[in-house]
Amino acid sequence: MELSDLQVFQQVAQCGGITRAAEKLNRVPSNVTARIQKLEEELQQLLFIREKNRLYISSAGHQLLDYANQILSLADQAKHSLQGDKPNGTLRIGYMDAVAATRVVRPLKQFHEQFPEVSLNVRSAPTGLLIEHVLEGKLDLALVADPEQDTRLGITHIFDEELVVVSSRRHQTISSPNDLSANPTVLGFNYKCAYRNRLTNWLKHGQCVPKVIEINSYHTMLSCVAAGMGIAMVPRALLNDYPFTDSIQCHTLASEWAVSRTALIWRKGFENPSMDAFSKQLTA
Amino acid sequence: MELSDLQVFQQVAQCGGITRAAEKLNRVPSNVTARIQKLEEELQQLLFIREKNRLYISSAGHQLLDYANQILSLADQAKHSLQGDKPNGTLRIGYMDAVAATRVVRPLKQFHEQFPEVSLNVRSAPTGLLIEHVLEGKLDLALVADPEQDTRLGITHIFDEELVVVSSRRHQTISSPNDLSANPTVLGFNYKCAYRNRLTNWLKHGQCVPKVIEINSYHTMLSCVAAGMGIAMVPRALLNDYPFTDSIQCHTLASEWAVSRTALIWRKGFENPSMDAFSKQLTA
DNA sequence: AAATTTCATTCATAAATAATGAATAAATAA
DNA sequence: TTATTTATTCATTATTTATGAATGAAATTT
Repeated sequence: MELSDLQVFQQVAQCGGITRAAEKLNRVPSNVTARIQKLEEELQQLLFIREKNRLYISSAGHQLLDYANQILSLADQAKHSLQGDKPNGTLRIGYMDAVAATRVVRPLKQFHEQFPEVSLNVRSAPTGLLIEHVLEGKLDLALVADPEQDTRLGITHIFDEELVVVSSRRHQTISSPNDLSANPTVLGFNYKCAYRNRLTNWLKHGQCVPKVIEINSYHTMLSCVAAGMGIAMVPRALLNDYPFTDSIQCHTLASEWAVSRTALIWRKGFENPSMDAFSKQLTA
Repeated sequence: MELSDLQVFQQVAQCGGITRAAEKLNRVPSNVTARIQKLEEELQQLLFIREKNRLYISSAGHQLLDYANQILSLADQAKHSLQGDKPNGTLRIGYMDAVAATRVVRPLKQFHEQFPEVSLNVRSAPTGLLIEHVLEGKLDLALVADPEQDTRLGITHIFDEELVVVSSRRHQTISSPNDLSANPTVLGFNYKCAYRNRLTNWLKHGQCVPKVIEINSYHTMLSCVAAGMGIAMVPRALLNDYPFTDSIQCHTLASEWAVSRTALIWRKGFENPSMDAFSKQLTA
């Protein structure tokens, strides 16, 4: 049983005859006869009553017709939803925690208002993981920090993010790694986080060997910084949303270290209308 | 796009690879590759991301997989419901008005209790029309009066029905057509009704030429008989259910005219489990 | 580091399936 | 009666699909 068999059967049932169905299908009648007989053979059921060179749909035929209509309609939907140029289906988006609250909410809300028929599937993860997921097709789009050039990825720059080093109030001003001990304690997300790596690179560049404590929540991380547990690197924009700023000191970095470029990435060659629309939303 | 294509695709998506899918499907890997490529070509969408000799399902692939699952499940249902030996689907039953109230209700109710998953589609019509509908596949089963042998029909006798002639109270006793005028007025269903034809045949056999008034409702017909408008032929069993018996006279016929055989008919070669079950119900 | 295994793909060929057109037979319409 | 319509059969052609050997690239084992 194939879709084309069901299509032929549907047409015969609808037209009430082989000849008319054949005409509609641009086939020769003998071919239509053969396909009906093939179906009847396979299902072990007569789909039509043959009476005086006429066909009347049988009970079994009726039953099959119900299914055939549903199946063919679904197959049609599948084709249209895959080939159409209107956003549809599910859009899976990932982003760093760092931009979750500050940068993602608005475009997400606007996109959903404009395309309510698209189901959104959003999650946050560190940059490195997001890139892997995009490459493996587990995510359609991701907002990540400073992605490297990759022939497999499409990349568009969305905004610049100023990063600052934060410490407790009691800490001296930090303008270079020299202002820290040789083995400073660093609070950061896991090793696939771009900001954490930027911070450790900055320290290594200044001959420091950091000890890293992995904390996968900015809320917790800033509490720990406030308590003097160590330093961290976070977007300046993020600090507005957190209530610890009184007990936290913010240190501006030299410009070559301060600016992180946040980009939208996707797997090249796998674009679809939903992705295009969201991308447009972000860049507008 | 064919069902077998979707089946192959589904298996590849599920197994996460060409080789394993091919094994499950008892096909050779190159064939599986070819079918996936055919689908991708037809839909103009890459269904998998090829990365280091591995396949990862793409966004489009996910979308198609959703549809494929639905479509294949429906196709499976179709096959099972057509080939299974348990009553299912829709059962279309017709019967004469004459037996509607008296003989059909109980088995119908019992059948529905025993097989609630079968949707019943019942209607009443005169015997002649019922036979036509069964022959044309518009009805699965029908209860009709005295069907003629027909190689296309399956026929089982269900019960005998005693027919009586009814007239108004004031009419003289009727034991043969001679007790009536030469042109008696007859009240009957339409010309495809077996009982009406039996009455007119009985009259013609006795040299009467009846004038027929067509009334397609026993209720109305008996009211008219009570009012002295003419005579009619009805099952004796039917009279118990009508409130006019006081003003109606009942005339017993000679045995060769009195007994009508009610039979269940169906189109030969188009039996199915629902029909078998209902037939069993009736004969039990 | 080398050898082996795993995996998807390509390609030429074989096998299976489907489509065609002419012929037939039965029923209906002119 | 004679056309016409209809479904079907059958032989032939065309198309599609399946196979197996070969390739190349990556992962795993030795």
